[in-house]
Amino acid sequence: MSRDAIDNAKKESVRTRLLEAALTSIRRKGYSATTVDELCAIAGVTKGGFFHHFKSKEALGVAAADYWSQMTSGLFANAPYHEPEDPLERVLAYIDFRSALIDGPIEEFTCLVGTMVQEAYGSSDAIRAACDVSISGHAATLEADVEAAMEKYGRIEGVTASSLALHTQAVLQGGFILAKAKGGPEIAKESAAHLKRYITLLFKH
Amino acid sequence: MSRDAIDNAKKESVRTRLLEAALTSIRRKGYSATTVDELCAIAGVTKGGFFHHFKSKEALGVAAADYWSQMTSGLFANAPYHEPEDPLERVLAYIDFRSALIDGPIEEFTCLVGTMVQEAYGSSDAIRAACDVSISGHAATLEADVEAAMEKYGRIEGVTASSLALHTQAVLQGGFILAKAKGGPEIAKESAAHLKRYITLLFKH
DNA sequence: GAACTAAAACCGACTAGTTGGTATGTTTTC
DNA sequence: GAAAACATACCAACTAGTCGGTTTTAGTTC
Repeated sequence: MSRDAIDNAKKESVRTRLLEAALTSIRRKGYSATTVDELCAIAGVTKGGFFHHFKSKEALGVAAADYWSQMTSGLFANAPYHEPEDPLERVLAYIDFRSALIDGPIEEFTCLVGTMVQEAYGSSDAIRAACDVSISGHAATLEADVEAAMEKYGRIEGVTASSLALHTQAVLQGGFILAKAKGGPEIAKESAAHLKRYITLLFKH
Repeated sequence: MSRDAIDNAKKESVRTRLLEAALTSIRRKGYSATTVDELCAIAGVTKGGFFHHFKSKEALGVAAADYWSQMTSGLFANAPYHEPEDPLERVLAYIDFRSALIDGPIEEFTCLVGTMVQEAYGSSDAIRAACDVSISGHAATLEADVEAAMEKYGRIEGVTASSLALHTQAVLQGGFILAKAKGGPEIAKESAAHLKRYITLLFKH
């Protein structure tokens, strides 16, 4: 067994294991209810190990948001919704893609940063900012397609590409909340369908 | 000074004071980060008083959701958006009304139950259910107007009054999350504007 | 390539303060 | 006078964070 193979098998570094544990736990119970001890237990590390990698729980929160951004941006960059030639089609395909992801247990399709910012916006500006970067950064990747669609199909009064891109994120985030309240993904998918219908109607003018 | 006057002045009952404190604190810091001690301090009660009224912190969470439902249903029942004769106008006026409420400090316009269910859905089914009742119950008050509008202007394929009413809540809740991330109400208002545009377009067919 | 070294990674016991909750009062109200 | 409404004192468990120590790792020298 080569060195690299050992590294890959065993050494998904402690830091990464802690971040993965954070994603799971925060998505399930929120940031405040997630304890450092618990993350250590899940990751199989001790307190010393934790605070070697993160200077505080807040720092972990920020790192988790960054890690989340990294993971999701990879997922979306490689997703097939970029294929259509037509920019409007790409935007609609994006929504379909997001809708397809909404399935299974709630903690597996909901958004880490949406969950975290809800609790932390007032207590930690560092976490709030990291969550904002994650959400707004992702919205920005969609904005180009929206802009191109508006260029091609005509602009709508009072609608900017930026605001529409952010609106998609609002609808998705809101869908997650309703899904949590109702205990299932259906309602979030329906909201995504409304969003798709909105954008379709918007450009059919 | 009459008995009632004394009651009103001094005795906004301990229970109510605790619930008010819960609304404030949970909206600002979330459910988990809100401590019983803190609520006691704000309400000017001791621990004994708290646990006399609520058998646990979880019970307070449920009671807070119920109290929130009561407060908001009063607010909306007396709101002026019911005035228009036309049901579609009423729905649009509802959105305008909601949009007008989105202003000032974030913790003053965001939704208690949306915040709370985000953290508690996995840990407390009682809280989750209470939040669901609050959100779905409020959506139901809008559903009648949506239904009437569909009756009047024609139904849209794949759109039910119930799903559209819930979608409005999703958009608003999502707007709150983005507002928290960005640190201001603007984005939530913009999302509400998109929602209004959607419903307008939807019925113009 | 064995021996040495220094830093980074990690451990585990500890602490000071906080947590939700309780048991036993005392006061107020009807 | 008894029940409801509070207060007081307390607790065991848990909280984030610290600190001195041990192990791993990577680079350097001989």
